[in-house]
Amino acid sequence: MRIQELPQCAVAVDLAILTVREQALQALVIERATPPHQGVAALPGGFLLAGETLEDAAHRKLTQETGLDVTHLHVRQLHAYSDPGRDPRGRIVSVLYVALLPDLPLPAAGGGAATATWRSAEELLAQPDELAFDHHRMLTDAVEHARDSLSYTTVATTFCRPEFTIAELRSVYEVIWGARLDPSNFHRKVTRAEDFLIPTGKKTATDGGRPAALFRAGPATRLHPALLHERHPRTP
Amino acid sequence: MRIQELPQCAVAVDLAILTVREQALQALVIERATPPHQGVAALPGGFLLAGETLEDAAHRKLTQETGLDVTHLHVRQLHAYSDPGRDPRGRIVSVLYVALLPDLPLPAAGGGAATATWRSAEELLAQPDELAFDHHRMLTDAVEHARDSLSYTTVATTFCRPEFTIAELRSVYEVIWGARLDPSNFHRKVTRAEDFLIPTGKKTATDGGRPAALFRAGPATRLHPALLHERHPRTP
DNA sequence: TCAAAAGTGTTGAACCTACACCCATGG
DNA sequence: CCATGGGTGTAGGTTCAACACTTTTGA
Repeated sequence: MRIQELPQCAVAVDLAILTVREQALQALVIERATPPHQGVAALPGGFLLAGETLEDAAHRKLTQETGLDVTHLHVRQLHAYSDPGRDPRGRIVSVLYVALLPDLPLPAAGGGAATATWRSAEELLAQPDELAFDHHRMLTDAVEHARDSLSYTTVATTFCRPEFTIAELRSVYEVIWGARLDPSNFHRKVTRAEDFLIPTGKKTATDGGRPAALFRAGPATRLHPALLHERHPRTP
Repeated sequence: MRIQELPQCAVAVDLAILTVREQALQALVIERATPPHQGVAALPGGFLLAGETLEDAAHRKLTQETGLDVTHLHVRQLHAYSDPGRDPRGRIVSVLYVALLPDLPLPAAGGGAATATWRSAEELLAQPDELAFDHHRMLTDAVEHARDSLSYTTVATTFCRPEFTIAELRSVYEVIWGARLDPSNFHRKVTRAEDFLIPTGKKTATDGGRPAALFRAGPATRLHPALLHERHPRTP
């Protein structure tokens, strides 16, 4: 079989760019400027160009949309979507990447991304028709992946700024899991997990309360032991 | 941007078909009949056809190679590989699927698959140049996925025949993890995990020893609590 | 009766949840 | 001084690895 005879198709990447803002897991969505689905909200994405890997393309789009330095972010390929009818323009296979970001002001997003806005993931998922194409399914998969990853990996730190307190880290877990965690037990678990957190020796300027120690993310990627999804009974 | 202007490329699926045979994790490999890499071992694969999803294509190839009824097997998309130089024929993005099979005689594999043979995954991984294209990396990822999945999911049962003993199930774990497990503790853990194993009431005809109870796979897909990678000290 | 494999009981260590309590700061 | 949030101690329960022990078969 010669390659010229094969059904050709376009390959795209789409990005689920997630952060924790305003006590919620939020996703960066754009408003589509052109048909199909003109004016509809969608995950940022673009086509794979010649000579580029999928990861290159994901990084390129992520830089375009956020203006951030991509090298220190968590960007991970999740799944390829291939339903023949998923895009009315023709046969397009799209590969979803998930990017996890701290809550930073996005430096003047370049490209055609002027309309990029943060939206609550929970709200978007509650409206199955609000996102274009099969992006609702993509976001569902991305959020589920983020939720699971918190238990077994150290990715929660990628939602935090370079130096953070344990309470900030706990807030990431609480927001993404939708559960309150016992502050004291959480503190012990994460400080005991090897290579997860590195103390900087510094402390926060406090606003009413004992100042908190600041930590940086450690070299570990897997979490031992895993953090379980304990639900705290003192929840209001 | 019109789709006609986009860089087109071919999309393929490759299959890591894994089973436990002869006390080893083995993968089904074919000998390539045509260039490139003619005569070299490779994972089975093929191109995505018009109107087909990636999953359709993976099922089609799996049926071709094994002749088995695909509906009861564990087939899961793992990763898309996109290095521009990965195939000398041109730009081909390939999506890897992992299939986990019990050790069954393969009913007369049809298609061009006459040369399909089982090979030890460990041996293949020890020879980074033995597999064509980037299939060594694919197999590495597939084996790592299988290993991790055993801890957190019930996929181990897909390596077993429809009815199996706990010792057979344990052997799956021991072979894939490369570690001996304590038979008594293993027995308790898997029988206690909810919806993992369903007793059939039947017992094996024994060959020197107490007959073992036979089980079927239960409806659970996640394993609670997870099986840890405990290394047994009585290892020879 | 012995060997072999299945399966159960038990013990001490590790860990976890819940909560009491102490610490450090601002007002 | 008190309020607020950070952080530690600890008791009681659960789980787990390790291994002794019982059960059920074939030879």
